[in-house]
Amino acid sequence: MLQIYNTLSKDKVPFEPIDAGKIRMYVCGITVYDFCHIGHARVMVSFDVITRYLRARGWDLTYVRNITDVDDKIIKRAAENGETPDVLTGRMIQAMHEDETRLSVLRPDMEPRATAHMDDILALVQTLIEKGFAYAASNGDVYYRVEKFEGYGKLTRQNIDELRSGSRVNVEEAKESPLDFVLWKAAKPGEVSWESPWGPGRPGWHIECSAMSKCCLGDTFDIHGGGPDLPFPHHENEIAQSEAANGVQYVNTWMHAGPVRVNSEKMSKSLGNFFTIRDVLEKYDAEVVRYFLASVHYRSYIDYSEDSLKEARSALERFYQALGSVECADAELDNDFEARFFAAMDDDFNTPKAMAVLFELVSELNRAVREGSVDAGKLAAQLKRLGGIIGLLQQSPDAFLKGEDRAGDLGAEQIEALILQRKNARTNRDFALSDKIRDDLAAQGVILKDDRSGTSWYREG
RNA sequence: GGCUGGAUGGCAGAGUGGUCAUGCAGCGGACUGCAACUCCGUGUACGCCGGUUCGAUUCCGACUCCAGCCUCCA
Repeated sequence: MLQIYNTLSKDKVPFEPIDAGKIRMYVCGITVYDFCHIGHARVMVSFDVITRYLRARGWDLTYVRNITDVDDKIIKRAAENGETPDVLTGRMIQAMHEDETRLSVLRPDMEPRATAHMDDILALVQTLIEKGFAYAASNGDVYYRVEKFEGYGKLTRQNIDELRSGSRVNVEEAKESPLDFVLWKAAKPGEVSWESPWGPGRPGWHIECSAMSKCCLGDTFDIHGGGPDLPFPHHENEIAQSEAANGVQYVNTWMHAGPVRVNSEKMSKSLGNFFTIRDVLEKYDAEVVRYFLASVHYRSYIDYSEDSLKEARSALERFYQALGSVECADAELDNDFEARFFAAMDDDFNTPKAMAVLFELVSELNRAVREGSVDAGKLAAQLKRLGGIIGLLQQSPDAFLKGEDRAGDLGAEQIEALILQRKNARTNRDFALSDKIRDDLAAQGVILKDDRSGTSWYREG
């Protein structure tokens, strides 16, 4: 039985889809005004693992993740760059897709863009006005009337009075209440805009998700996910919009990924201590980054540091050393690794626990190889198959361990030549020369390993 | 201040009312010419104080500290 932690109930609850066998999931995506950072990567990888697992478990999943391609930050950045918003967003969307591909993140089934759903957005705003949950203000904006919506704050347990007293000084006098948020924002001269019954403008941030999820998945769907900073106010506002407009419960299960910290500090735009995915991939193999992100439970905070990436690398080396020691041979095996792996994942996608099972499987595999057991190949196949469920271990061991020849590095051919020289030295029992060759290679990050079949090598992470 | 989490062995990180998480690092041994890989063995870990219990790291209560959201941010 799959159990998922629901932000709404603050509890792990057995998961039951609305339509038997089918799951509809919406995840808040990226505002595309800059390159994606490691925090984005965490959300992408977390929900990719979830996606892969739900499918491996036999559900028919529809995964929707939106792209916010109109917003203040986009307008500002585009102006700074001297380009139009759509040129900027087009470039960033492409970059995002490149990053995802490198991290083995599967593309969602649908990636709706706000600018392509203006009619849906306008219709939703209109409905909210008609139902009395929104009003066109004197400044041309349309606002949501927060205090009119009864369950406001139920996701994050906010109390309206607390919110009111805690709200910052309100500079927008056109609002009836400082808590009200914008649904439609009147355009300033020169800004990109769309026509509407309330004048030219653009959608507020929250309304697009209500409109696009309704369009793609319906009024009520199974899972809604996002990053750690989204429950309030974004998701709270989505609930207010959708439930007021549709008159039914919006989402059954709310899922939120945990935050990324950098060297034990909060990572944020304002602190400027964030790394883009491409920065990180300059230094580390993409699978190492993916492993790192999946090695901690998706709801916990995760600390990004050199050490944690190195440790991820070591762990993967262990997996690939084992996989490289025998040919995979897919066949039935009588062991409980798979059942335990699934049990761990069924427990709110507990990847660290699932990985512990994989490590036990590795030990079993290494023992089998050592003893020359016929099960070795089957265990290797099992390891690769289970790893694949979380999007890991799909490279060839050589590709991972040897890496690509990079400029400045010793090439594979040179390494092979030196290994041959060393072999001759060893045959002549010239261990001084033999060890010098090995040490020289090690100084360049190439580690040699002798076994019965000869000498192989891999690059140190 | 309000709302949420968290505090586990040298580090990372799961979990449980009473026998093992797991990985990295360390130590001892095997393998090796020596290493590497691998295998075997090895660690008085559960913030603090009370309570419940035959027994609590695990349940309950108080406390201390830390983090996230409440403002653009995944």
